[in-house]
Amino acid sequence: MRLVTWNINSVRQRLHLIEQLTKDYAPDVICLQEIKAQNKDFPLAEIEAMGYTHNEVRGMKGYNGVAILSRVPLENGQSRDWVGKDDSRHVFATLPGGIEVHNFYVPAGGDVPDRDQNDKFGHKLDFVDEMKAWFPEMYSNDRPMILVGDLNIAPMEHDVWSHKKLLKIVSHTPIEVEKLNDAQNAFGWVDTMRHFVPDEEKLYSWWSYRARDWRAANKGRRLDHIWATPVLTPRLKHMEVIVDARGWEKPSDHAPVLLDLED
DNA sequence: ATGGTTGGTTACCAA
Repeated sequence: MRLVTWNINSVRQRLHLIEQLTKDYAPDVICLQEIKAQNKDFPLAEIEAMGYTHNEVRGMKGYNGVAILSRVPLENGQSRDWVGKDDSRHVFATLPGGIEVHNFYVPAGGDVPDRDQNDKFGHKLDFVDEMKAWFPEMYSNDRPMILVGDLNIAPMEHDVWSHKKLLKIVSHTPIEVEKLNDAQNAFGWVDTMRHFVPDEEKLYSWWSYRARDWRAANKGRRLDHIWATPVLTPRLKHMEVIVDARGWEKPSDHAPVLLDLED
C-alpha cells in the first residue's frame, strides 16, 4: 500500500502536479491539504479520470480544505470540527484491511509567536492541545491507524535548516514543539519519516516561495508528517520526500511525502 | 531590519 500526503496549495491550480505524481509514483491513497475549494468546485471528474474513484472531500471557500483520494474503497468517511470552528482541517476514512487514515491541516499560526498579540498563534496552540485531548477517544497501540498532514510544526533540530535561527519563528518555537511532542508521545505514535532517516540528518518537506533559488539555498523545514500506530511498525517498508516535485512546473511550496506499507 | 512569492477573492488576507 502506497500512501502520499501533500499540501497542494490549491487543487484547481495544480491538477497537472497530481497527474504527474500519479503517473510517476502510482500511490494508492493521496491525502491533500489546502485544496482551497468548496466541495462543489472540487475537480472530482478529473481526479476520477486519474483512477481515484473513491474520495472523501472536506472543502470550504477560499482557505484550508482537505481531501482523501483513493484507488481503493474508503469506508466510514468523516470529519470533525476543531477549536469550535467548522473550517475544514480534518477528514478521515478507513481503508480495506481496516487502516484508519486521518488527514490534518493544522493552522499555520501567523507570524508573531505570542498568543496575546496574535490570535492565530493561540488558535494553533489550542488546536494541537485539542488533538492530544481527542486521541484517547480514538487511539490504541494495536489499532492500525495513520495520521498524516501539514502539521505546520518542525519539531526536531534537523527538521529545519537552522535550529538557532528559527527558535523564534512560528513552526519551530519551543512551545509549539513541546505541544506537538506531547500529543505524539503521550501515545505511541511512531514518526515514520524519522523511522527511516536518522535524527541527525536534515529532512525537509517545505521550501518557501520567497527564496530566489529554493534548491540552492535549501532553507527547508519538515512541516509535513506521517505518524503510525506501533502495530504498523513491522509493515513500514519505504519512505521518501519527493523533493523533485518542489521543482515541477508551477509547484506547491510543499513536497509530497510518500510511505510504502507491506500488504 | 526588511522583503521576498503565491492563491483566492475582490481590493487585501492567509500562508
